[in-house]
This record gives sequence, C-alpha cells and structure tokens, in this order.
Amino acid sequence: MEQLPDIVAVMVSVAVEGPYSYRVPAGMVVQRGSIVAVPLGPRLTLGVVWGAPKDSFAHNRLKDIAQAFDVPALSEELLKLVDWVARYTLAAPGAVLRAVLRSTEALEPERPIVAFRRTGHEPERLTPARLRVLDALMDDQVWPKAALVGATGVSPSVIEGLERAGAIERLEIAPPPIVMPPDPDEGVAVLNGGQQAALEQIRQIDPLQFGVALLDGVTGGGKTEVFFEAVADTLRAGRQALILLPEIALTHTFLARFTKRFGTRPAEWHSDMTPAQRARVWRGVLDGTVRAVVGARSALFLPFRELGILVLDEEHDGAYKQADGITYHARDMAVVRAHLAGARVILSSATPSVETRNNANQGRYSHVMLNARFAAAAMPNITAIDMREEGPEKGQWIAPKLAREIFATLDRGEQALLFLNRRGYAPLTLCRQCGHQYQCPDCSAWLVEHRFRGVLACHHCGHEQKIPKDCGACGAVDALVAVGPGIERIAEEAAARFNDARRVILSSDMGSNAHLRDRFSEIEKGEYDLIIGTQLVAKGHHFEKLTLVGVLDADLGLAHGDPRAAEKTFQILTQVAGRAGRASRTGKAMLQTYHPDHAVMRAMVTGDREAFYAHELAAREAGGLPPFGRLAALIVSASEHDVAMGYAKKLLSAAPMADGVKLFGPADAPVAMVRGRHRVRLLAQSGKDFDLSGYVRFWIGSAEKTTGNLRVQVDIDPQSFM
DNA sequence: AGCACGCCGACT
DNA sequence: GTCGGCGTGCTC
Repeated sequence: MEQLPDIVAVMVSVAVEGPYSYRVPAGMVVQRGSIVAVPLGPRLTLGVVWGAPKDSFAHNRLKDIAQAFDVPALSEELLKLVDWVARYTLAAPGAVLRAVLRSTEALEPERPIVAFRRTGHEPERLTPARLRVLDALMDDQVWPKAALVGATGVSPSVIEGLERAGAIERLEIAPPPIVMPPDPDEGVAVLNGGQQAALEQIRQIDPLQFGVALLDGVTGGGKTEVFFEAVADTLRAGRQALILLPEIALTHTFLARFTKRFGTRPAEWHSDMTPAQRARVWRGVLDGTVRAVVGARSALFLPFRELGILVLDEEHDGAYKQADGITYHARDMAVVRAHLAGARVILSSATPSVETRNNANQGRYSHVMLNARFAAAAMPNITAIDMREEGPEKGQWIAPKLAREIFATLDRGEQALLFLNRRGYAPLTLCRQCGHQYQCPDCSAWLVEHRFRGVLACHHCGHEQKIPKDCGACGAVDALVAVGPGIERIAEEAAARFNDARRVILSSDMGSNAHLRDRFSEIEKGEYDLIIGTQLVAKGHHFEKLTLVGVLDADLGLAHGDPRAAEKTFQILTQVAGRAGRASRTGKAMLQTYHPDHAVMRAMVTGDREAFYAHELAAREAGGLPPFGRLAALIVSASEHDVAMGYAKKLLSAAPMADGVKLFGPADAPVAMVRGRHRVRLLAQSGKDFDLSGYVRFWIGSAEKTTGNLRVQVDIDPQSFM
C-alpha cells in the first residue's frame, strides 16, 4: 500500500465539485478508499479518502479526520466508477458518492450476539429442562442463545441457571450472515440444446475480463436458466454476482427461482427494505460475505470488491433510466462498472434496446440468440385491425372483429386479455356547454378521470380533486363528458358486452402489491375469463389458459415526437402479445391501430422483428440519433415562463461553437409545466465520438450563473422528451 | 445536502 | 419594533 502523507483528499458525500483536504491524526491509518467521518461545517459527514491532496487549502484551516471506520476500503474500481459517472452525467462526484454510501448504519461494527457452549463440568442438579439444553450442546457445539431457546423450548432462565452452575459458558459471536452463500452446484438445471449452446457462447467470454453478451430470445425461452449458469460459473471462480431487475417489488417468482437454483435466497437490494436489512446487505457486500445480490438499479453502486458478473434482466426496460438524485442509465453504467472491474455483463431481453442491438451487430457485444425452436412458447398469430375501416361503433372501443374473437375464446373456455396502457376512466373531461377542459392547476396536463375513486387526477404531480357535478367554468348542470378511453372505461364496456365472463381489472393504481399478487395468482388458477389491464399485465406473468390478447390502442406511444417512440411501442406490443399462447396452445393477438402501415405494426404482424430493428437503425442513423449520435437535454425551469425562456435564450447564445454539435430550442418542453414550474428545453446533438458531456459542462460553466428559482437540469442520453 | 446569514414584507 | 419567508453562499 502506498504511504499517504498526513494530509489527504477526502471526497465528502455532499454535492461539492471535488475532494476536500483533511489532516490524518496521529495513529490513524488510512488508504485510498477508506471510509471516514469528517467535520464539514457544523457537523460530521461521511466521506472516502480519495488520495493525495491536490489543492493547496490553507494549512491552518485544515481539520482532522474524525474517524476511520473499521471496514474494508472501497475498491479502486468503485472509486473510478464514481468519478466516471460524475463526469458523464454532470453530477457532482460527492453526489454520486452519496449513492454508494447509502447505508450509514453499516459502518458501525455489528453487535455480537450471545452464544453458549459446554464447559465440561456437569451441574450438580440435572432437571429435564437442563438435560435438553446440554443435549443440544453436545460435541462442543456453539449455539446462539435465541436459537437454543427456540430449539429446546426451555425458558432463558434455565440457560442462565446452567451458566451460573458453571456447566456452560457464555461467548460473544458474530451474528449469522444475512444470507447463506449461494451454492453454485445445488440445483443445477438441465438445459435444453438451445440453452446449452447459448451458455457455451457466453462461456467464450473470458470470465476474468470485461466482456458483454446480449442474451436475446423470446419470453419463456429460458434465458433465466442460462444466465443463472453463468452466475454459477462466476461464484465458482470466487467472484461476486449482481443481478439487476427493472422493478423488484413484484418479483417474488424470480427470487423463488434463484432459491431453487442456488439453494438459498439471494441478498436483495431495493427501496422498500428496512434500514437494518439494508445495512447488513451493504456490509456483507463490502466484506465479501454476500456473494450474490438481486436488486434494483441502485444496487449498481453497492461496494462489491470482487464483482465478476453483472446481469441486467429485461435490459430494454425504461425503469433502468431514472433520476434518483443523479440521472443515469443503469445499463450503460453497468457496462462501465464491469469494464473497470474486469467483469462480464449479460444483457437479457426478448426485445433488446436499439442501442444494445447495434452494439451486438457491430460485434462489440457477443450476440447470443436463444433459439426459439426450443422455447416453451411461440409468438402468437398477430393481426392488425384497421380502425379507419373496421373500427367500433361510436361510444365503443372494442372493434367488432376483436369482440367476435373474444366470444370465441370464452366459448372454448380460454382466457382473453384486453390491454390498454392508460389508467383511469377517461384521459380528458370537458364541458359540452362551454368547452371547458379540466386541467391540472400545476402542470400542463389534462386531469384524468378515475371514476372508481371518484376523482380527477394529474398523472404528473398527483394533484386530485373530486369529480365535479356542474361545470366549474359555466355552471352548466350534467354537461361534463368523458373523452377517450382509459382502462376503467374499457372495463365498463366489457361488463356490458361480455356480461357472463368472469372479469378482473388490473391497474397499478388499484391496490397494494399484495392485492395485485393475489389477483395474478387467481388468474393463473383460471378464476377469471377476461382480464382487463394496463402495462402491469404485460410483464413476466405466465397464464396458461390465456390465448387471446386484444390491444385496444396499439398506436399509443407513437404519438409523441419522441426519438424512442417506435422502439418503446415495439417492445410493449411484443411483450403484451407474448402473453398469448404460452405452453402448448397457439395464441392470437389483435392490434387496433390507425397506422397499420407503420413499421412497428408491419413488423408485429409479419413477425419480422429483424425488419423492425433494421428499419429503426436506419432511421436513427439518418437522423444522427443514438446510437449513431449523442443527445443531451437541458431543461431550464422556473416559476415564471418568461424567466425560464429568457434564461434558456441566454444559454443558447452562450453556447460555444463546436464542430458537429447541433443545438435545438429553446422550446417549451412537451409537458410545459410540472408542479407549478415552467419548463423550457434545449437539446444538443453531436456525433457519436464527441465528448458531449464535456461540451455541456463547459457550456454551462461559461454561461451566466442562475439566480432565483431558475434551475438547469442536464439529462445526458435522454430516453424521452417529456 | 444542510445550515447560517441577510434582506424584504406583515404581524403579535 | 421583530418574526419568518426564501435566496445565496459555504463547507477542507
């Protein structure tokens, strides 16, 4: 270890631009990566020793490191990741470090627990209860007190009595690990030919080096078994594994599969864990007792020191890109972390993102196709219903063709699914008399009627008001009309038209996760005939009897002028259509669309997904869009529109000239106001090999500083333009 | 991120 | 008079 001077640079977990210098008090030993507490202003802050000090802060103003925690130092790889993410996303490195130091309790030594073992002395008096305890402690075994009480059924006073009698002695032992180490050889799955071939292809990547594989195959094709074997390889090699899932809340089935394969539950990492659980997992990951973690995107910043593999299941999922303090895309940062760690990455999806497909096409990622021949399910027979010619009658949303197919499906005793990715009853409410349209007071968005709950709700800020009886603008009575369908309205139509069917409606705003889980298991048991649902039903559920999927508005999502609209639509349509016809039955999917000639619809109907990727990649290349170019969005917001727009214009005029950078805007963002703040957007577009992050940092640095409630948010690689 | 400081409006 | 709103700047 390199000897550091008695003054070191410490990155504090506060949004400051660089590390601060601190004195190392006599007797304290720290190295790069040591986790410390330092005084910052009036209080102590967590920080990490970054190395030798670079700045020349006045020596007489330096403070001492208050405490060095007795935990292993963070790995070099993780420190580099913090710097990399900060530089790339334009977040302050201290803010990124905050994502690493998520669990402060984890730094204190774990409280030992009390345990007992026999001394060899026999007690003078032997009671039946005492005998049970001594029997349990045969062969010099050490038992935690609580476990001893549980196993023998005696009261704690019996144990204390034996201790006083000198027959057993008290020990303090480390608490058992939060999870047992997974056993790579426990439940080894028998892979079919296609899976075995895929696994062999993944094994071509040197397990001790960086490498990325796209594991590409239909839902139900057995991708999970394949990447579990790659995880097992990593565990056997003595390295740690991380599996990221887009949404962890509803994934008990995934945890069960892991448990079956590795003989023990994985450590979990997600937002609804208690601080104590979080601390134990964090600590276990750092000290190496936790070998495998299944988690949400924030698990990417866990302090692994021996990370050997990262798996991103459903790698295309939008949930991987999100702002939690820092705005990052977990897929891209996972690749960066793996690169720094010399680890393998497996990106798994039935509908890979266009970026990932391009990397595979270019040979940067190994493209592992899981041959559909072996899959337990095939894609259903997909047809489009041209709403311009075969649309439903006025006031209805289900086209005659689809309705006939639903009847036929129900007659066969099979299940049908009606899918509409829009919550509530109606997306817009207006007054027939005066034309008043109900809008959120704080956002530029229509209020969505939720008839079941009796409210008009804003889906951007959560504002809600009771559904009024009379028009708020002109006072007209009973003049309010619902415009357009939401899932509740489809349920109403279904109730009228398929009255005999046992129906269930599923939407994320309709109850707790536990409630939804119950509905899902009832559907699996065949207790419903007709399922009416939003996005929620598109993901990861296996319904044996489901043979028909009706998509009520396949065009939803194509409407926005968003660079990823086609891709997102393709992905969700593929997912939801894939719900039909698993197992042995061939299913049908019908897409109601006004654009049957759109590339997405054509690819769906012909089942030619390669045509979709080819078309989409060509379109992106022609437009210089990702992955052939880079984008950065700058959202300027303020409580006054003129203030936001005025500053955005100043920003634009301050933009440095650079070859190949195109600037667009300023223009009102598609959602022009959110939570009372007006939003104006600037967009920078560059070539693929240009350092757009560096350009934007320089740009903002050279522009006039913001004052008042002006804010500039930077989103590198924006996924949507909302 | 906190937290203090300081400058403006509206009250016991 | 002073309480407290928030905008601004600083933390080794």
